[in-house]
Amino acid sequence: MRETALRLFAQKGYAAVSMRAIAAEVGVQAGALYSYTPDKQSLLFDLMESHMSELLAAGKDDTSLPAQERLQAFVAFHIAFHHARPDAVFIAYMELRNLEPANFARIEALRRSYEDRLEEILRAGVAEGVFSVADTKIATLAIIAMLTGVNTWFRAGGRLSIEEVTAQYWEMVRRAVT
Amino acid sequence: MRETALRLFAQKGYAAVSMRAIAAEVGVQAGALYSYTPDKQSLLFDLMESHMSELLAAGKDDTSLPAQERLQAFVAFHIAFHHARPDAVFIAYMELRNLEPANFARIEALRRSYEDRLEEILRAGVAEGVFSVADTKIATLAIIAMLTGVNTWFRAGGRLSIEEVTAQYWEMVRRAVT
DNA sequence: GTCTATATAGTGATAGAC
DNA sequence: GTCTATCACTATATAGAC
Repeated sequence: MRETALRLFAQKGYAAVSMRAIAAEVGVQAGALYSYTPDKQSLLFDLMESHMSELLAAGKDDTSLPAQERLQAFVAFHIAFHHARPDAVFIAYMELRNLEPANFARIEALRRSYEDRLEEILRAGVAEGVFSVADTKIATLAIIAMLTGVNTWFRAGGRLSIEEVTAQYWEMVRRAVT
Repeated sequence: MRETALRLFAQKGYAAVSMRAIAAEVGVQAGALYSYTPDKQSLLFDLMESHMSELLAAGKDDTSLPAQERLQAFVAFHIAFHHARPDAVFIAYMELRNLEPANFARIEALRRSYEDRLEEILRAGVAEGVFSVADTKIATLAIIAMLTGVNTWFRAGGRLSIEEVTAQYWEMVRRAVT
């Protein structure tokens, strides 16, 4: 049910997908879904919360390394992680407005926590004297927007491999903060 | 009706906004809206098409200037134009999947046309020898994603003015392609 | 654990009165 | 040009049979 809901929400949007549509894809009647989720809103929240928790759990940062290496690792991780779960990424960005206020606040807190990791790397680089960044918060948001944007156009089997794309984004990020 | 629909679609999403809800905000009954739009889908498409056409009409590019000046003008224009119409920008990016295939193709063509303008500037800069870009298409998409991202967090009256933000984004873009 | 059936409410769109 | 009334459908969620 969660896999199907993830796919359908990403394709058509939360509001445009009925519980009946999810049930039909799963191969059960709509009523059966309510044995696995109390309601549709909880289903959306669980999908988003799982995604953000995985993101925070998977992104490891070795603070003993030089900031430039930490930043390179962040860029590679961000692109790879998001590339592997396009549907979850799409939902996490597009369906925020369909969360009830309390659920929205929890997802936002997780997202801010992820942003803080990148900002900490940038601050470390500025302290080391290797990065030159006027405002680390702005640079953080700019870099994340740029990297997440890969998901909107990259398709496997195209002109470039994900590794080549990652190398080019890293080069742009490196220059932008150096 | 168009102003109200734009605001409500941006706030709640196309699928979550009923014609009755739009009518109530306008101050008429739902049936009256159908004197101004044949259906809800056309209303969405018209809003998106108007936005993209305005974007293409407003963004002027003086090809006689050096590429770096053209790029700086593009960055400033993109941020200013998008900053002035957050709802239309949001809809243009988020509601693409709610367009019927024929309408989707028309909006996509307009968007590609806008991207081509930036790529042309980057190619000119590479030809001049002032830009160093491994792949102009990737750099185009990366820059646009970064710039459009300003709309997701910038709020007037915050720590920084839109001019300061523009200056910092221009510095990051300039470094990334130089 | 899944089914059918249903309560209750809302949907886009149209017809025809005024 | 806007109204009321309505059609035909769909929505979420629940109750109770099996």
